[in-house]
Amino acid sequence: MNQTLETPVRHDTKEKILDAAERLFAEHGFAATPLRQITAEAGVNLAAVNYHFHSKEALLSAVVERKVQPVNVRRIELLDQALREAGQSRPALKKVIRAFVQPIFEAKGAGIEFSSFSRLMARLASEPDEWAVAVMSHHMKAVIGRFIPAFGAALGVDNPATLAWAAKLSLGAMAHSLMGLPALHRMTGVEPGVMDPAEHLERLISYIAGGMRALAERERSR
Amino acid sequence: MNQTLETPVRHDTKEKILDAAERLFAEHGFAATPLRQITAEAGVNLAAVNYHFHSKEALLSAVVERKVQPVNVRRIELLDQALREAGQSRPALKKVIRAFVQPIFEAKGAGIEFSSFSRLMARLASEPDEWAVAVMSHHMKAVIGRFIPAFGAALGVDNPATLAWAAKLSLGAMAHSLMGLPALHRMTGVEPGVMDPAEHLERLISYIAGGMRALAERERSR
DNA sequence: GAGCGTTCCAATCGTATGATTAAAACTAGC
DNA sequence: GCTAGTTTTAATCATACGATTGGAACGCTC
Repeated sequence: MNQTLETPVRHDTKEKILDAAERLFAEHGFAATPLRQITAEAGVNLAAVNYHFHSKEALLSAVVERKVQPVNVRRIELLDQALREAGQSRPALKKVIRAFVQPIFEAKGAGIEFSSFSRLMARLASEPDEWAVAVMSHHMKAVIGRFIPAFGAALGVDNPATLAWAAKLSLGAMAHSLMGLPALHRMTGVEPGVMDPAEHLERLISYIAGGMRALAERERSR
Repeated sequence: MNQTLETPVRHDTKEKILDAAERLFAEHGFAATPLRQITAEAGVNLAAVNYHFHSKEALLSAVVERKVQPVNVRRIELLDQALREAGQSRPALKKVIRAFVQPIFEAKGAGIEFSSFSRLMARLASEPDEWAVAVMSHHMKAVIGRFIPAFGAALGVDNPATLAWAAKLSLGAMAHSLMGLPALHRMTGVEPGVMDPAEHLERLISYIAGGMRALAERERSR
């Protein structure tokens, strides 16, 4: 009687693990999250993690892989569009930045508090340890490789070191932006007010564009 | 014969623990660093940690406290100087930013690779979890409280939310800047070349100033 | 040099961790 | 409805963790 019901009760164990892991890794970090907490939140057995994924680290990579792919596809889509619109002239800097940033905000679940996925990516981007760098570079290398030259074209800068720094500082601003304000509330006492995600996005783009232009300016006047 | 020798062999156990903890927390993070690794690197007994400090968390706080105080004193010093120079007019934005950032670069041990302390602070600033926010806000609240209004004056902005966001994004840029490039190398393949700390500092200040000015500009034209 | 507070150490406590196992439960295919 | 393959389960493994203990070593005062 409940065999071919409409509810997709199929193999949701894997998905439930991924969902719980995504949320908890984002909230508390990879090392600080025990597998038992993940399986408890997912309502599955502990051994399911090592059955479906091979290890805790592989689970992390699977969590990232599941959601980063569509975001990166959209990034390249918007980047190509910006480059196409520019034709032979310089691409618009803000459009290139937007191509990189906006798809994260479009990700499902980005409400008044940002999606766990965003915060997990921000966390990974802030992690200098080897395993995290490996995961990040594996999933982001191709996209970064497309964006760095685009930033160079938009800024009129070709010094690779300057572009790398511009990208690094911007990733930092983005990461902290995605991490949300609670940390800052505690330090400043400033209430964030209603956090409109669209406004959040525009502010971030403006900031990054301003910072990058200042770096390019500095590069030129030396 | 070795009683009142000139070498300060006194209670260096505490210092050795703090040094090792600082380096390892910065390198691998708080949760991922076992006390046993710290005591092994420090060459002291495991129990010494819980004797001199009460817990692992208290050790972290002590690590931060030891080095953040002189940096913050210097920050206020430079900030007051910038405000004094400005008199009744607007303080110079870059001088305010420099007052916040430069003392970190002056910290002992900031060579071609940045000091462990910088990287630990960067890590803590990127950590949204409650214990880290508590540690950060405890040690930074007073300083942040002085700098936010200064930024407002330098930018001609008085909206607290805008200022909080400007500070947050700038902290992100700074954090990633201090974390060093290795992560970016892996993704871009770009060699950083010789990393002159002075140049590093100037680049960071330029970027933050550009980003903040763009945010202020956006605030004004609405 | 006896007494006393401080610092250090080896050993151990109780618990939590990631991983593994063997058996049970489920899902097709015929 | 039996079988073969896939998925889930409870129980357990070996190890690592932070913390604690009782006593040894040290430094100081009288």
